[in-house]
Parts: sequence; C-alpha cells; structure tokens
Amino acid sequence: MSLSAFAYKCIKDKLRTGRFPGGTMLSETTLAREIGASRTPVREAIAQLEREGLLDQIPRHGTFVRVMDRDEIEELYDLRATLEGFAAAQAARHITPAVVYKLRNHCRGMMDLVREVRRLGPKASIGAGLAQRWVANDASFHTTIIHAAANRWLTKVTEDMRLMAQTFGLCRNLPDNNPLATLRRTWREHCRLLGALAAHDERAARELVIAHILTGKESLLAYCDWADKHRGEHAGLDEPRRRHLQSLDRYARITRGRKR
Amino acid sequence: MSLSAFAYKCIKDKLRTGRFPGGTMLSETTLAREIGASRTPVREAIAQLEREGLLDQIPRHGTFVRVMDRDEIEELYDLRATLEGFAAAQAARHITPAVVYKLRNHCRGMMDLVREVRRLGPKASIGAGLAQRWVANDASFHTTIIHAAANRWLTKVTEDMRLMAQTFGLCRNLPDNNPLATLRRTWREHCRLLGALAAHDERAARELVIAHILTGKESLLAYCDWADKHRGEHAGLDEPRRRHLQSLDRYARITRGRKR
DNA sequence: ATAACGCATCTTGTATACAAGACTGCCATC
DNA sequence: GATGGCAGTCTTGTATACAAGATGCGTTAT
Repeated sequence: MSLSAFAYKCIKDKLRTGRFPGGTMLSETTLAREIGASRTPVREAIAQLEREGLLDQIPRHGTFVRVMDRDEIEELYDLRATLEGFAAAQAARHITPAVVYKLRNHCRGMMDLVREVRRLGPKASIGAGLAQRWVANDASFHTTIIHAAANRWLTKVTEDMRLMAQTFGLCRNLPDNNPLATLRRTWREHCRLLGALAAHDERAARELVIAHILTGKESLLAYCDWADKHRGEHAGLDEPRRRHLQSLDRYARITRGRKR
Repeated sequence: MSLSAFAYKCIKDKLRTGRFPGGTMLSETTLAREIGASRTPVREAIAQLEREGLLDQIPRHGTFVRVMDRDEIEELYDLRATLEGFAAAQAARHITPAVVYKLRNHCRGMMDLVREVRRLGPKASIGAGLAQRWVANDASFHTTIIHAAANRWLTKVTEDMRLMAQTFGLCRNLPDNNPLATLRRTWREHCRLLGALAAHDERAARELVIAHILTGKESLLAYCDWADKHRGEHAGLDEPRRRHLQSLDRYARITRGRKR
C-alpha cells in the first residue's frame, strides 16, 4: 500500500472517530511527522479529503476540518434521501435471492440488538459496544442495498455522502433518551423495506427509504438544536480544548472574511 | 491563481474538447513540460481529475483517460436523471421570479437557434458555432435550475456528473441527421419544464426533467451502437492515431489484467 | 527460429529544499 | 496609551532529486 493511501486512512479514521473535531486546523508538517512520512503523501491525502468534502483547505492559511451548519446538514440528508431512494428502487428491480438472504440476516442481527437493549431495561443508556454494533449493522444494511442497485456512479457518490454523514456525524454521540424505541423503529423500517425489495416493489422501496432517512434527519436536527441551546456550558478549560477553540476562531474569521 | 489550478484547467479543457480521447495515456512529465510547470502541480491536477472520474490512474503504470462502456453511460444518465429531477423539484419549490425570467431568456435564445437552423434548410448539418451555442444554452439552462434548488451538495455532485457527461460526451460530435427536430424537441421540453417550475409544480418538474434526460440517454446510446457497428472503418493510419491506438491497447491490457 | 535474460528507459512514488504569503508578538514612535 | 512597522515563525506552493516498479527491445543461448 502506498504511503498516500495510508495517510488518507489515518486522517480519515481520526476524522471519523472524532479525534479531529470540526474547526481543527491540520498542519501538513505535523501530520507528516505523526504518520512518519514526508509532506508529499500527506498533502495528497488532504487534497482527497478536501475533495470529498471533509476538509476545507484555504490557500496559504491552512486546512481545517469542515463544520456544517444546520442548513448544510439538512441539504445533505435531503440529497442522501434522494440518492438512497433511487438506489432502493433500482435494487428492487435487480435484487437476487442471495441479497435478500443477506439483508434478512442483517434484520435478524438488529432484532438481536433490540432484545439485548430491552434486557437492559427501558431507561438504561446503551454502551459503546452495543452502539457500535448498531451503527455497523445499519451501515451495512444500507450499503448492501446501494450495491444491489448496480450503478457504479451511484455507489461512489452515495458512499461519499454516507461517509460525510457519518463523519460529521453527529450520529456517533447522539444522546438518545430512548434508544430502545429508536432501535425498534429502525428495525421495523428496515424489515418493511426488505419486504418491498423482496417483492420487487420499486415505488414502495423508494418511498420507505426516503421516509427512513428523513426521519433520521429530523432526529439529528433536533439534536443540533439541543446542542446549540446548551452551548458554552462546558466551562472546563483544559489546554487542548482551549487550543481547539482558538483554531476554530481562526477558521471562522478567515472563512468569514473570504466567502462573505 | 496557483499552478495546480492552472494545470487542472488546462488538462480539463483538453479533455473536454477531445484533444485527449479516451484511452490516451497522460505522462506527468510530458504534461508538466507542456504546461511549463513542475510535476508537482500537474500531479495534483491529475489526482483531482481522477477523483472526479475523468481519469484512471493505475499505480506505477500510468494514468489514462477513462473510457466508458455502454453500461456505464447508461448508469451515469440514470443517476443524472434522478439528481436533476430532484433539483427540479426543489427548484420548483424555491424558485423566484428573477430565476424564472432568466430561464425564459434561455428559452428565447434557444428559439432563436431553432429559427436559425430552420433557415439553413431541413437537411443542412449545423456548423460548429451553432452547435456550440446550442450546447452552451442547454448547459446554462440546466445549471440555472440546479442552482435554484439551493442545495450545495447537490450542486457539487450534479456538476461533476454533468462534466463527465459532457467530457465523455459524446454529445459533442453526435452526428445528428435531423438537428432541427432534435433542437425543437429540446426547446419544447425546456419550455414545458419552465412552465412547471413557474407554477411551483414539483411533481411535474421532476418528471419532465427525468423524461428529458432519459431521452438524451436513448439518443446517446443509439449513437454508441452506431459507432460500435462502424468501428474499424477508419483505415487512415497517421502517426498520432496509431500512437493513440497503441496506448488504448496498453490501457485495455492493464485494466483487464487488473480488474478481472 | 525461438525463448529467455538483461539493460535502457519509461512510468509513478516519495523526500526534501526552497520560495513566498500570512500571522504573531514585540518594539519603537507618536 | 495607542499605533504602525518589522522580524521570526508559522503556513502552503513549487521544483527537483532520487528510488523503485514496469516495459520494451536487443542480445544471447539453446
């Protein structure tokens, strides 16, 4: 594997796991040192991530982790709904028994998760392990459908969108106060979608997916609003946090002076 | 402007105008010499064009101008139909009188084109100038609608798709044996779409755009089939053509050995 | 004649040096 | 005290040198 690819994976991982929160400034030199390569491959990785919409490179100023405002999140989810709706319709047309079987297994896996969460009690918050399995199952379900649509361009574009949703993704630390209900709803919607796909019902498949994703959008936006309202309550001023706020400020200043 | 951006524009232009036909091998060194820069900016430009789907870079072998097979063209147009359909629906929701006015001007411009072509007589082939104006008008019409949708991610993705369609774009040298009819049809469809948009009729706008693009797909595929059938009839073996065939061969050999 | 080997030359991948813009903080000046 | 300039140090942008894989062709051995 090339160093560029390695650097790309490194940075993307840190982005996905929240090690580099929005607004963080990334220095090519520093990253190169951390990764153990020269600036060249790091630069290529950064360029690619910028093209994918995860970073924002401002000439001669620096590259920053993009932050999405509320409108942008809404736009992203609207587009995702359209794309995955199309994917579902195409999948319904082309689907094979093997894929149906695979999707059914995913649904079964999610049912198991529901059972485990139910056993924890109605108010218990789910642990990191369960949350991770949940996210992985959900992602895999959607990805399977996208691939079943058998449209290479669609696959590429949609994967990009999913990555962004996941990265900015606020889903990761979504503090759901009723995970059992959310999980059951997700499971139910997946099952219904599976039914439509197996029956080759293009219209139903499209509409179910669109509704599914728009539901996700609503809950994410609700979380955004909640987070906005409770902003600034973290008065803990440890060093890295302070530095992050500083870089975020710089980013805001530069982009404001530039784009407006 | 940075040299990278300049190199990007240079290469893209040559790609769009058909100077680099599908299968051509691009050498970083050679391009750098031509552009008058070092390999670094050229490399960045190539990387970006690869991400956009116009080039195909094969590690340690070279980078080639992508060629699309029939299926891929079909997939591209299907996706474009979905994306631009969504754009039209959103545009119908958000559209302002100013945008309607702009679109009306475009329609008027196309009507002028129709008149000019009609004056040429029913069987005359249209010249390069007219063709260029036609393509520009069409592109601008669609782009205006996409922007009116007010979804930044959609704009980005769709522009990429349009660029590809245009580049591979076979539209450029589509030998239409009845340009007047095609032009009139295009004009009529644009007018009808404009009506739906002005009336804020989301459903009609979406369906009209989808039909419009799928019609384009059909005529392009028909041309592909025609070109396939008449392949190999160009027995003229001038030096550049020969070199191109050679590079195309190499490309085919490598990708075949690699992907299959 | 044919197959295999090796070298010259192509390709990209990576490291590094240097240039130049942009920010920061200090110091001198008003 | 406020303000303007200036150097040091950050950032990215570009050129270039070198490494290493891939290719093609000529030579040689069978």
